[in-house]
Amino acid sequence: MREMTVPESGPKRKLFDVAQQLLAAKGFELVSVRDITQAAEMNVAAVNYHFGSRDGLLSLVMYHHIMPLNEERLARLETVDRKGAGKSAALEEIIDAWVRPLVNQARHSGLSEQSFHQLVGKIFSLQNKDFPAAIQDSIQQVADRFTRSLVKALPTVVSEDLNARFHFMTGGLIHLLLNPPSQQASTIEATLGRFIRFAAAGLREGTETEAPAKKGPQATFDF
Amino acid sequence: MREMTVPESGPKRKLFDVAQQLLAAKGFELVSVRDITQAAEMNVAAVNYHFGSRDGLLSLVMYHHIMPLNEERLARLETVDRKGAGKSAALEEIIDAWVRPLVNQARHSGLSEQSFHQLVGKIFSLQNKDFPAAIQDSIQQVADRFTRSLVKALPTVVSEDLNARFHFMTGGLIHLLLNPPSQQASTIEATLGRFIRFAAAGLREGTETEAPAKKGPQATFDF
DNA sequence: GTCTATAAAGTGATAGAC
DNA sequence: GTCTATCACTTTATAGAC
Repeated sequence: MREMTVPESGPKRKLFDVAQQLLAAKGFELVSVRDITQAAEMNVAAVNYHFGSRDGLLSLVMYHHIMPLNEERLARLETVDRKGAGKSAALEEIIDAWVRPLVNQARHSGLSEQSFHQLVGKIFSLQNKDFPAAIQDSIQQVADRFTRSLVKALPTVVSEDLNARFHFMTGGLIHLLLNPPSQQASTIEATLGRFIRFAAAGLREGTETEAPAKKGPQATFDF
Repeated sequence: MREMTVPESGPKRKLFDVAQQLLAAKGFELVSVRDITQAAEMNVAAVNYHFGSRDGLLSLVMYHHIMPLNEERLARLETVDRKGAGKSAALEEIIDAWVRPLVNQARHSGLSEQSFHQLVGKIFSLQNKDFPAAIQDSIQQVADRFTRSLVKALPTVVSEDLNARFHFMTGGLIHLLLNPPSQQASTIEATLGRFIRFAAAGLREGTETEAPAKKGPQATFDF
């Protein structure tokens, strides 16, 4: 495996930045080496010189965004779980730990929020999932970790249901990344709140009859 | 616009059938004219002779599956709405009218259920949504029609919330088509039921405190 | 209808000069 | 590090023979 970092500046960085933009806009299948080098006003051979191959550059772009995103997701979940102490964490807070890094990492990405979401959405919905095993593994690990917390938060939901519901939630989120509401129609924060409420209700389905949703403990959650 | 039908048999049909299979498996960006003609054991020029161009064939594949799907969705919604008479239709039945045609049309498609779902999922998540205006319009029309029924079924949910929730539901469904649970893990019918319950709970969120979900009327719904 | 041959453009990658 | 030139393919599409 090659270097998994990108310099802060210089020609390699420029290629990388231009590549991200194009990938976010057109998708991984539709961006050629020439598209990238032309947009960067650099030589055709530059991609192969700096990244070994087209695939090397594309993998690096994925790695660069997905790994920090996954780390923040795990870190936030850790915090939420610790706060819940013995009791299971509040469902809304688990979902928040799942979605908020998508907003937070956008700010650290150097890309516009729009572009970052497009890019991440395209990565997560890649058709032929032949991306690097390291990324695949990391994604799986995060999903497993969240599934475990959800099981604790929703002990009465049988695992087949819970897995399916987590799946539905994930799909809704990817679709949201790829097809965001127009910015003037809705703030990101409002959309996030709507998503969390929607997903929480879906995940919780069927558990409220015996113990109706208590407003008390959940009131500490700020939306 | 060209003919929007395909003969029951013959070389044109063979090309069409092979094309659907490849498109379902690899996606629209990654299937070439040569892929198709080679798999069909026909000449390279056959696609252009029978369908005018690669794009003509691809558009026809979309048209062939999306239009009947949309029609069945509208027809089922009509039935549900009529049954509801003056009252608004049951939420679960509206969602059922939205998702069940995906199972039903699979049987009429000539494709395996798997392939049909892959194909439709890929069509609905096409990156550069440059597909024919007729299809785009039809999809929009169906979405609008369902939105109207949902508004009637959930009068207390403000429209920004409802639109967002419908969006989330759509995303979850597309993701489900593209990433189906393994067939031995779960029957289609069970997955459908799970999806409907998840989506209904999400759409209904916040409406249950004053008027707790009545089991009576919903009990007529069969899952 | 079916085929060959070919056009015209695009693809990723690399050798080798500077 | 940067560039040109080029290789070896692949792409869609079409003209024209059969």
